[in-house]
Amino acid sequence: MSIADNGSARPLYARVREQLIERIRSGAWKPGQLIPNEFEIAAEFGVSQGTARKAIEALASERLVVRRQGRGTFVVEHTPAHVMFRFFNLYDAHREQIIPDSGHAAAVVAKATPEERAELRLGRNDKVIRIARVRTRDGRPFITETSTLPEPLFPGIAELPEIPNTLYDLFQKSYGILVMRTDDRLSAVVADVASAAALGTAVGTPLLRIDRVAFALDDRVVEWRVSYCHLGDGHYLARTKLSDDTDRR
Amino acid sequence: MSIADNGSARPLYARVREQLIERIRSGAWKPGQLIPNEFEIAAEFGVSQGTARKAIEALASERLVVRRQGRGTFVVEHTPAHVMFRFFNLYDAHREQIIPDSGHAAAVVAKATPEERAELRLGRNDKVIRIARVRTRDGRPFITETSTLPEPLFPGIAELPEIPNTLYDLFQKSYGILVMRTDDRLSAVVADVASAAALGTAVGTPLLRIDRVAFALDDRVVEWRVSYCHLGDGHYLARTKLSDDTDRR
DNA sequence: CAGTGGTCTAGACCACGTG
DNA sequence: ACGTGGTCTAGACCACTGC
Repeated sequence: MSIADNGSARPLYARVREQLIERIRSGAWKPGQLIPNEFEIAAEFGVSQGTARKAIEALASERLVVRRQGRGTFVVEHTPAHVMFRFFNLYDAHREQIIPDSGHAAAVVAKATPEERAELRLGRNDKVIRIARVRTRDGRPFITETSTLPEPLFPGIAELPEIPNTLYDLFQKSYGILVMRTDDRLSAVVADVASAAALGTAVGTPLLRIDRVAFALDDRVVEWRVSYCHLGDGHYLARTKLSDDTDRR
Repeated sequence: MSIADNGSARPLYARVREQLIERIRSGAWKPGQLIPNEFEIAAEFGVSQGTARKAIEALASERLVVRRQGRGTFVVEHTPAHVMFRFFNLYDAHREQIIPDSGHAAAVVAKATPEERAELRLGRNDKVIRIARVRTRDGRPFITETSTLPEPLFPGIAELPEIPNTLYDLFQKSYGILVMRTDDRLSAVVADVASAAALGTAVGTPLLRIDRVAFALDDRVVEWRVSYCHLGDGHYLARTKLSDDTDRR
C-alpha cells in the first residue's frame, strides 16, 4: 500500500516525514531505538531510496533522529545531561555553563488558576501540577523555580517519591512527551521579602526573572515555569542567528 | 578548471559551498543580487547539477541566499526592518515586538580599553568607535545603549552626519560586512544615578542589562554593545530549540 | 512561451563501524 | 566481509514567474 497513490499536493518526502514523526510521537519508535534503514523505509512507503533519505535527513536536521554512519539512524534520547546542556542557558562569570542542583521539590495537584489556564492553554476545569523548588549551586540557593504542568498529561508525577533534577527526560521516558522548544521571557525585578529569604540575599537585590513555556513535538504547551535567578556576575546566554526561523508564534 | 580535480577529503558540495560563501563575503556578489542558476554553477565548478544544488541549498538553510521558485536565487539583503525583526528581541506587555526609535547618537573614535580589546578580540594599539545613544518608544526613553566597533573595519562611521537607527544594514551596505549571529548575555541590575536620569526613572529600578557581541560571516567580532533596558511589563524573548546547534564557542 | 527552482527516481561508489 | 549512512551523478517531470 503506497503513500504515493493519492493526488495530494504535498511532496512525497514531506508525507513520509510526517509518518515518521508520528511514529516517534506515538511511541511506536522509542527513544534511543534504531529505526529501519533507508531502503526499508523506501520500500514500506513505496518511494525511492532518495526520497526516503530526504525525509530522514529532515528529521535529522530537526534533531528528532541522529544518524551514525556505519551504524544506523536512532531516535533522539533526552538524557538529564542532554536536557541541561540544551535547555539550561545560565552561565557563570567565567562563561562556563552552570549545572544546578535541585533542592527539595514539593509537588501538589490543584485546579488551574486563570493565569495558568491561559499560559498552558487549558480548559475551564482542568487541573495542574505545581512543582516548587529552590535550586542550589555549591550548596547555596540561587534560583527559586515554580513549574506548572497540565495534570492530564502527567498523571502521577505528584506522587513520585522524588522529583528529578531535570523534568524533560522524565517527560520523555515516562510519558512519551518530547520537549522540542522553549520560549523564555526575561525581565529584571528586585527581590521581595519572600524571594530574598529563599535566596539568602537582601530585599532589593536585582533578580533575573525567567518566564518559560515549553512546547512538545505536536506544539502542545507542556510546562509553564517561572524562575527568579540570583546570578551575581553570571548571566543568561541567548544566541540569535540569521538562520533562525523567523516566525514568532 | 574543475574544483573536483584535487584529492581533498572534503565533499564536493562543501567545497562548492565555501567558494559561493567567499563570493558573498568578498562582495563579488552584492546584497539582493541574482546569482547564476544551478546548471551554470555546476558547469563552472565541473560538478553535476545535483551537487551544485546541494551547495546552494546549504546556503539557503543558512539564510545567506533566498531561493524563489520561477525567479532565481538571490543574495540575502539586510534591510532596517529585516534587522530589527531578526536581531531585536524585546517585546511589550502584549507580546508585540517593540520597534524602538534612536535618539541622538554620539560617535567618537578612541583607543580601545583592555575590556574593549578583550570583547572585540583586538590588538594592543587598535582603535574603536564608540556610539552612545538613548533609544525611545513613543517619545519616552527606555534603553541606554553603547556600541563599540573595531575602527579599522568601519572607517568613517564617526564622521557620518547621522548614525542610523539600525547599524547592521549599514554594515552590509557600506562595508560589506554581514552580521550572522549575536550572543546576548542577559542579567538584572538596578538603576544607578546616571541610568536613572537618562531613562527618566528612579534609582533602584530594575533594569535588564544586555551585553551583546555580534559576529560576521567569517566569525569576526564586529560589535560589542551594552544596553540597559527599562522594560516595565515588557520582556526579552529567547527561543531555544532542540534543533539548535549545540556548540557554545 | 522560456527559464527558474522543486520533486522524484535509479544507480554507482565511498567511508565508517562492527563482527 | 557486511551493512550502514554519505556522496555524486544523470535525467525526467512538475510548479511557479515573467515576458
